[in-house]
Amino acid sequence: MDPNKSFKHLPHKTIERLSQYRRALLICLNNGKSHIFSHEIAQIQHITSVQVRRDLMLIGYSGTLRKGYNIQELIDLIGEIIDSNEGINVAVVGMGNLGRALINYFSGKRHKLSIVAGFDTNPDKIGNYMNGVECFSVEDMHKIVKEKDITIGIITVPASQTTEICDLLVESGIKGILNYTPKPVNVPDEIYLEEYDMITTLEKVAFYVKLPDEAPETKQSKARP
Amino acid sequence: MDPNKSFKHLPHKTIERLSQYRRALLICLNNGKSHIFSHEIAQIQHITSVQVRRDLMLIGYSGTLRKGYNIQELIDLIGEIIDSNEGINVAVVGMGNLGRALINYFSGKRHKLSIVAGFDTNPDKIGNYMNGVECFSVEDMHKIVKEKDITIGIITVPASQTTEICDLLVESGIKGILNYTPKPVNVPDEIYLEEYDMITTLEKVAFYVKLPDEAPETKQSKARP
DNA sequence: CAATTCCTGTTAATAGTTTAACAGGGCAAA
DNA sequence: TTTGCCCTGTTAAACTATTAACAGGAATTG
Ligand SMILES: NC(=O)c1ccc[n+]([C@@H]2O[C@H](COP(=O)([O-])OP(=O)(O)OC[C@H]3O[C@@H](n4cnc5c(N)ncnc54)[C@H](O)[C@@H]3O)[C@@H](O)[C@H]2O)c1
Ligand SMILES: NC(=O)c1ccc[n+]([C@@H]2O[C@H](COP(=O)([O-])OP(=O)(O)OC[C@H]3O[C@@H](n4cnc5c(N)ncnc54)[C@H](O)[C@@H]3O)[C@@H](O)[C@H]2O)c1
Repeated sequence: MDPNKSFKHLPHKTIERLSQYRRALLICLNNGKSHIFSHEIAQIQHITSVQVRRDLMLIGYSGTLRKGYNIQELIDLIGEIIDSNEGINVAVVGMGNLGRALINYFSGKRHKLSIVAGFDTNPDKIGNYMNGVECFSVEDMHKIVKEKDITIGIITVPASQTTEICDLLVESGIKGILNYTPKPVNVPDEIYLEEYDMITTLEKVAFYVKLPDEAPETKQSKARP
Repeated sequence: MDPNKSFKHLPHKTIERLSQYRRALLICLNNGKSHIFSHEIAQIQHITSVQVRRDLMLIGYSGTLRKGYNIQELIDLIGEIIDSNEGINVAVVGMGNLGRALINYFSGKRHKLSIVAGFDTNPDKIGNYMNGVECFSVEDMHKIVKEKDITIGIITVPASQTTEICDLLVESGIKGILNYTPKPVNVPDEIYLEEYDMITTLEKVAFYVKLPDEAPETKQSKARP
């Protein structure tokens, strides 16, 4: 990769799509495909082929005319852009249903991202392993975060505990937080924060479902020629 | 509400934020507040107060000068816009960790949206109740969807089963689908589809965490004056 | 009762993102 | 070889979303 090339200024949305492209490409690779056309990627992601080509243009990847893109090469390039060289260690705080679902989901995936610790306050959970991930006491967070070089924390505790846990993560020296509880949090500027609440998504689906004719084109319908 | 007023053309993002505003407003109401300023809402949501006022302008709600917005009124108005009159029934397919997390999360919430059924193939789960939600066999999906007037399906089965389950939901007459598995699906145009994959979000966080100085302003940092 | 402050509501400008349009090249069939 | 087709890569235009700028009104202060 051209070392002068910087990917700092890629659009937010492109970053998200690159991650999705890779996910789809890995599946295609497993199915024995070696090349793929922009319109094939587009169909999988419910977007237009123009958008795919534009994204790939932005990251400077060229395909072969009439043959498409080399899947392996593209996977590698996306990796160079969005993965960190050293790998990033992640912790899940709150080993309940959602926390376990996330750990389950992650285990066995390659990825430069690994969940390397869980935290909980429930004594019955502390010390247990879940898919190879040990559960520690939140009291040891400081120590474990340092020891295991954890840079991202995922919050899946009950909403009432969210603020406290978020502050604890920040104090422990975490760099990014992904908050899955419905309670919004505040973090210092230098910490990257994403919040996701399923109810928002579901209410959005409900809104468009109840507007029978006027529903906006979905990504999928727009993607059709 | 002015019956001539249509909310069909509200921006996508505004719809999402309205849902989030309501969530925050309900918490404030519980804390005994009766009025709230745009900048207070903004701070909770990590956006600017201008954006809040603009969204409220779009839905035609006016606050009181120097006093802010009446929380109860605003909650009610948002409800009129994004909730459906009759209430919407939702089913979760795949009663594993994630499915259970969702059902747990929903139970006890008011809302015009209710999860009224779960589906699974595991005989040990069929017939059980989870937070008051019965688990049915996927074989009965057609029947149950009709009986319970279910219009939205949430997919939380193993990725290998996603396509099959999605098709089954479509055949059963569902109107909207929320797919939480990492396998993208295809649905007919008239069905509203949202897909969410945690890994995309996490990889995005990782991308910005690893860019130490150049990280784009987060919503939160932008929101600061 | 001015002047000040603090808030809302709106329009105009900017920024971000997607889509349209098209140039160009290779392969295939005629 | 020529024609037609199907793909990529890029620039320009359109669209969507956010932010800046400001007009104006009520409470507050001197
Ligand atoms: N974003 C979403 O889509 C979504 C979906 C479902 C649930 N949720 C939210 O995720 C959270 C967890 O849901 P769940 O179903 O896994 O709940 P759960 O009760 O199964 O799990 C919560 C876990 O957190 C632990 N815990 C409690 N206090 C703690 C603390 N101070 N520090 C560390 N651990 C603590 C508990 O021991 C438990 O193991 C809830 O806030 C819920 O609202 C979000
Ligand atoms: N989007 C996210 O953020 C996210 C996070 C975690 C997990 N996931 C995904 O969600 C899915 C479920 O994860 P999980 O941890 O709950 O898994 P799980 O194995 O705990 O649960 C899967 C459930 O689906 C049932 N099932 C299997 N085949 C079925 C079928 N054909 N019809 C109906 N039910 C069937 C199983 O009996 C089981 O109860 C997986 O695809 C996983 O990758 C997504």
